[in-house]
Amino acid sequence: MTGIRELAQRLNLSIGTVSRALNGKPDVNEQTRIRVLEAANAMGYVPNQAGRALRSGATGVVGFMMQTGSEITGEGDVFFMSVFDGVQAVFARHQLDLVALLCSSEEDPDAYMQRVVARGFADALIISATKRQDHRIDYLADRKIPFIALGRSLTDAGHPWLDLDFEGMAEVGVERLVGKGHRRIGVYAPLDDTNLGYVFIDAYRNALEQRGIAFDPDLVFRAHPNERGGHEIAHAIAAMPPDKRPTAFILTNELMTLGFYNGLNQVGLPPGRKFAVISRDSPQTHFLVPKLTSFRLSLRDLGISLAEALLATMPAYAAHYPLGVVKKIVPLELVEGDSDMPAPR
Amino acid sequence: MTGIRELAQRLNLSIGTVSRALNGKPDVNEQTRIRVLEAANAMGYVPNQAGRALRSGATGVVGFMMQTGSEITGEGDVFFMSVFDGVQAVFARHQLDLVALLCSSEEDPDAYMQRVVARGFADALIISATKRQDHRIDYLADRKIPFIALGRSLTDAGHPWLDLDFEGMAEVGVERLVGKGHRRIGVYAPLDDTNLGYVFIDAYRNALEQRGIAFDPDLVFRAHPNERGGHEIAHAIAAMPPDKRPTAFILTNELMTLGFYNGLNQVGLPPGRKFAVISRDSPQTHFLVPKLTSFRLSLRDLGISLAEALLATMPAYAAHYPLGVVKKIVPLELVEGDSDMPAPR
DNA sequence: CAACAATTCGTAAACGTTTTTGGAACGATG
DNA sequence: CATCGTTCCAAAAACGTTTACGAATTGTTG
Repeated sequence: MTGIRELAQRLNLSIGTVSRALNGKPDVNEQTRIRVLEAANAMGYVPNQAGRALRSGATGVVGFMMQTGSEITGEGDVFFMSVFDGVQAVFARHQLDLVALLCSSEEDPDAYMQRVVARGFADALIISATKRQDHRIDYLADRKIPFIALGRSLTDAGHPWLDLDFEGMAEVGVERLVGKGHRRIGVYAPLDDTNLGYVFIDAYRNALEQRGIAFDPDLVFRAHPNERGGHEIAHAIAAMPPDKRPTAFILTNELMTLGFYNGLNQVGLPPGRKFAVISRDSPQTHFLVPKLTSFRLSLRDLGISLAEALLATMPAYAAHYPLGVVKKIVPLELVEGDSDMPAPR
Repeated sequence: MTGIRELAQRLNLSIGTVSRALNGKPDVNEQTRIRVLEAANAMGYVPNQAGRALRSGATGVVGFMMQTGSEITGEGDVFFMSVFDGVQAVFARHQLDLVALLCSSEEDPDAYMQRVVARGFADALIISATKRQDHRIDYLADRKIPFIALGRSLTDAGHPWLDLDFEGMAEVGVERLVGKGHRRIGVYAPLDDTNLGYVFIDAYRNALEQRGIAFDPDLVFRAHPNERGGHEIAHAIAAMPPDKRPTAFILTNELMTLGFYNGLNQVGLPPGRKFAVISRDSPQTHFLVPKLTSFRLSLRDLGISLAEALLATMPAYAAHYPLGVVKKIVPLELVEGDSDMPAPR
């Protein structure tokens, strides 16, 4: 709560002068302007959004209007738009609004988050794609900003989080594929240090070793989590010597599946016939042939849980959601398809 | 600018009482509460966001943090996230922030827009997926809210807009396919009254007739603009009697392409071999085999143009962007691939 | 009927900032 | 020396709302 008042006091200036200095108004000595700017920078002062908006009538924000839950319109990311829709279903009960705070690729995400917090943009935040060590968590927890993470992290601030059951996907996937005779099972891992990679790979390794199969790092394929990434993995597999190749693959990302199917067909390893595939379910994978064996969950329900868990940690709403600090792994349901045929003998 | 003051005056009440009535505080007569609620409703009063936030310390907003321009992370819609990144590149020069205002599928989009405008969420708005008749345009223009539309509309309020060159895609696509001997060229159209459908179909029809080919409504395929939609069209084509089928197809949506390729392969009409395809370019179509003949444009540049055109209509920024009211069709570049082979004889 | 509680409402302060107004200090000009 | 113009800054008003407080009215109790 370091306001302009405090800043002015420390500089022995009036708040008016400080404001004008900050806003580049002409009638302020260049000397003092520099003093003000430095002090503001030093104590991390960021003008309060509400005060500024109220007085000046401008918010400094431009909104791009989108519709959530619109998997049929092709507008927006299917995964997030579905989650958003669930979140909003809960928020609507409390006249809360959800907005997507868009961090430019040119701005440092941490700096962006600090700005968002300092400006008082929102009452609470939802973060996703948590890293193994995630300073966003510490930052928000330190400042007592209510937030929830979509994704686990080693960074533990006693904060609420939800995550998909990557252990379950690894365990069930391996169990199922090993049961069908596969011994060389490839998996995907992200290129950066997103935590789900570690969680999933650990569980995968564990599931293998429990069944007496040695972990082979060459069967962990790193790529971007999108269609192109899936396609690249298929080609990477084809580039391996046949006896080194996996005979099956577990993906945890639904976007990759489309590219993966495509790539497998290209390289002569058609899914379900010469190569076994298990992946995440999504409306956009339903048309795949052969039918994808996949892990399904309701993204909308995930959004609902996310919102409720967040509200449970916000004093103003906690009474309605006596959940405590939610740390929950959301299970997925295996949907049997025809993409994971038995291993060739 | 209908404030709580005005409302109180009309009701012969103090603003304090009105505020308490509106916020469901206990110490207000149920009679008067109803009176207040009705009057507020009647004159469309919505509390000012800045005033409320300043006093109460709560914004009523929860932010979901996302990164734009991150086509590599798989987070967010590729199309919009790329556009957003361009928009922000411009906004950053003016300390403007971009947020995505997410309208729930349960809320009426028009009502949502009114709330957003009345609450004073943003200084300006960007709308997309414009309808043939789009009351959002009239609404915003009437209230003198600065905005820009991504997409044309018959509704003309002298407002700025940008749109892709659908006429060009139709014209160049038809020209190219007809030149290769195709006479039955299928096209996609949206299911709702999104304006791009009309623009594109009109141009397509025009291009055909200029070349002495009759327009056949059976060659216009309606579907959702996503992977699944593309897949469905492929199957719809296969379900037609062979002599009624198109031999080529022009898509304007990049998402559909993936499903369309997939579907064509399934139904024995492999693209580039038995069926010609031209579509929009996207990072996620680059791996398609055979290489897609496609229309390319820089989405980031589109975002930059969008932002500049918007700022040109905002008094506070117009000086930097002497563009007037921009109404611009953004051209696309044809990238030759191998997906549009000549027609079979 | 006095005294007290409950209900309902008006008054005014407060939130943090920007912006307007005016004044002090200073130098230049007549 | 008086006048004026400039430059810099302090003081205070204003933005629209919420909320603490107190006052007025009504109902209730002894």
